[in-house]
Amino acid sequence: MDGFQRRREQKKLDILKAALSLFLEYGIQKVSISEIAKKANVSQVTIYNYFENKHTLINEVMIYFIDTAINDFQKTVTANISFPEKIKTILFNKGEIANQIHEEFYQYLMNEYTTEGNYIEEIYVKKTIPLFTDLIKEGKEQGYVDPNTSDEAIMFYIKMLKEYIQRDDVYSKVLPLTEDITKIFFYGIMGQNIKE
Amino acid sequence: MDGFQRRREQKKLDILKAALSLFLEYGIQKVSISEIAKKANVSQVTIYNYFENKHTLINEVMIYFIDTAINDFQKTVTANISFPEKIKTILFNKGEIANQIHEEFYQYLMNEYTTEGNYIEEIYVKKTIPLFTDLIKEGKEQGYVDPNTSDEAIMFYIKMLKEYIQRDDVYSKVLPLTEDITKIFFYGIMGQNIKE
Amino acid sequence: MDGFQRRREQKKLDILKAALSLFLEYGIQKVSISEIAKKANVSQVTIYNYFENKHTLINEVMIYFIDTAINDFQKTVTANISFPEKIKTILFNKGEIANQIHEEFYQYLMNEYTTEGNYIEEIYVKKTIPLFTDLIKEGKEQGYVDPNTSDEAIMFYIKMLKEYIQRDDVYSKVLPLTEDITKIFFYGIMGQNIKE
Amino acid sequence: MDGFQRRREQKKLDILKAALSLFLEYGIQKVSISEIAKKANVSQVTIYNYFENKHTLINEVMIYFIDTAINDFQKTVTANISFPEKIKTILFNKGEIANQIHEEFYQYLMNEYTTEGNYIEEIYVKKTIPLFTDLIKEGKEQGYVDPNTSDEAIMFYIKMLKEYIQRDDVYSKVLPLTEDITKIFFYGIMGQNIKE
DNA sequence: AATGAATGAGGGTTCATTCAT
DNA sequence: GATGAATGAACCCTCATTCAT
Repeated sequence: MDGFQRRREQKKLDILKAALSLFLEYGIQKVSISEIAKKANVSQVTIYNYFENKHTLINEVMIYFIDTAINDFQKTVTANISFPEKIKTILFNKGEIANQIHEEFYQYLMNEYTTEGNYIEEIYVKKTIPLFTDLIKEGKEQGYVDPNTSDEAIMFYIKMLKEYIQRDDVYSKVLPLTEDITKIFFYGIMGQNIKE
Repeated sequence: MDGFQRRREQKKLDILKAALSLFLEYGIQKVSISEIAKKANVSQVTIYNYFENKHTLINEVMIYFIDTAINDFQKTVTANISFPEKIKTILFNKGEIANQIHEEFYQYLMNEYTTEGNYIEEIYVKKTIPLFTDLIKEGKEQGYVDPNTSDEAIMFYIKMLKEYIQRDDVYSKVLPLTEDITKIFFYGIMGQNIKE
Repeated sequence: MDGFQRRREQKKLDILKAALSLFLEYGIQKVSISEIAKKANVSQVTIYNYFENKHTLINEVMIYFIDTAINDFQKTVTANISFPEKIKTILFNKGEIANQIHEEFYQYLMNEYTTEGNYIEEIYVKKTIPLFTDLIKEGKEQGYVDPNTSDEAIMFYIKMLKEYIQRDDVYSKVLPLTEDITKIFFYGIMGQNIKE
Repeated sequence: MDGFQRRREQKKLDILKAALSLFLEYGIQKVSISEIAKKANVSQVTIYNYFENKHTLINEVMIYFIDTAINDFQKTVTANISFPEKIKTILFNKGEIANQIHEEFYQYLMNEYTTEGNYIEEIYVKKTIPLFTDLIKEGKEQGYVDPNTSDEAIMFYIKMLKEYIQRDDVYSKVLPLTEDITKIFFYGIMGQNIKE
């Protein structure tokens, strides 16, 4: 890639980052092209030189976001720490980007892209499912996960907890409950006392 | 309340219902005053006669929605069914209004709610916390809930599951997992097998 | 029609007239909604309250124009004057509206509306063809038109001459040639000399 | 002209051709500099290196077009065919370039032409008037044209017919009427019957 | 009290043109 | 001389809100 190309890519990245940060904070509909332009220090038209229209821009922001988020996730899954520590990290550690997701952004991501046959669906299935599968396999092997429970249900649980906990309006309220929530995740609301 | 008053209240209710139904389906930003007016069979100005501006209208819609949702919840909590059945109902039965909440609506609700010191938080705390407390107490008394786990954590768990499951993009995918998810909720990911 | 309706119709007419006059002078594409609004002394949005979008506005302007132009034409055809005088009037007298048609306007009219099955095509066929037929019949009966020549060809000739002569860039140049052109129309380029 | 000059001229011609073909198809206002650049395989800025601005470009395209069209016309006028055949060819044969002129292009051409004192009018007067004069002279000498009718009127008639017939929306409808129209052109609407 | 009419502000988008390399 | 990148101005259109009746 020559200098021209590199500078072009850099500017495109600037716009993507500006857009993402605004989307995450205010949602998508509330953010105007003009605001993104201002934040990225370019003119509105420059944005249109890089992205066909707002929809395309949103799309590429999504992809950029997903890629980064998956990277975060992968690091945790392959880290050299115990299974419960991985779970805690996934649930309670905010990734660099994944923190402060504006709900509308999240919703857009999900709604627009559960439509099958697009890059986001594709990359998500291709990359996260295997990571989850590995993680759960590890959990089952080490006796942390009931082998009779389907992987799907476990995945659903982890994803739900992760997303919910990391919501802006939830995170702070949940931190004091970290231990209890982890306990419920592993032992259920009945707890271990019923064993004896 | 005289006839005038009653008719006035009825019209206000019409507007609220129209607005709510549109908000739930399309989100808040996408719904214009003009559309609400059309659906409620009144002029736009009439809406302004009853509500100061769009923000006020949204707020009152929220309150109306919360009231209705809490009623649904109360019915379930005080119903004459077993504790696990109550939990399943809460988690998987869509309430009459609470089904198909457009995410943006939900997010708006939460944002308003988290801003402390407003009616929505007030009413929520006043009315749902006691219901949750009763429910959890019942669960603990009947041995379904570990007495060592804090009520807050249990509440968090129930709310999270309820909200997440009833999301439009989640509900259908989760239905086949009903049993597994309920199992995890009660016994955790470790399951009962570890007891023996 | 009550007062409200009447005022509404009047304002709509104001907008139509403003738009028409601008379209005729500058063409359609060059005229912005904002300019029409200024000329009609209303805000841009008011125009949108009366017409769905620019396309619809153009459409209604066309219809308004056609209606008026056909009225002009009908008056001439049914007037109490001789056949040659009718022809001269049609060819050289500018109707109140039909003068100074900007070519782009005319082209739009024709291109957009030779698409069959719309109001303009419909009204045109329904109203002008009979008028033309009457006119030509009169000409044939009075010996001014060769009965062996098809009505279509005569119609084509009259329309062509009328449209061409009344073009802005042509009219003034053609006026001094009125007699010659009329002569050619009746006797052809060979003239009467061939008779002897 | 050295190699540099020649290549420069070639590139300029490429741009002119690209612009002309787009103008003829879509009209002038609808065609953007960017589209012309794409079609001519040059950058937008290159166009500005050759032509001051869009207006200048349009003007030079006009001149290029006029030149070509006049060449076509000259070929017909000096061809070795009879006078009536020349007339028919002029009226009904579409020249290579002159066919399918987008009306807006034509109108622009005329507007520019009528604005006195510009190259387009100059070239037109200088080159076509003599050709027309020759043609009409030939017609008069051979008895096809009434010598008492002014050349101006004849010219007007021919130009009108040519332009009108070759309009996109007219041409196909007129073809079946070729004989009748030619007849009217030569003998007028009264036809030959008046001779007897 | 209720409404039809009207609007200022702003949004996405396009285009002719200029800047910088 | 040629180009990719950048932009100010303008356009069509929508919306929450106010005016006038």
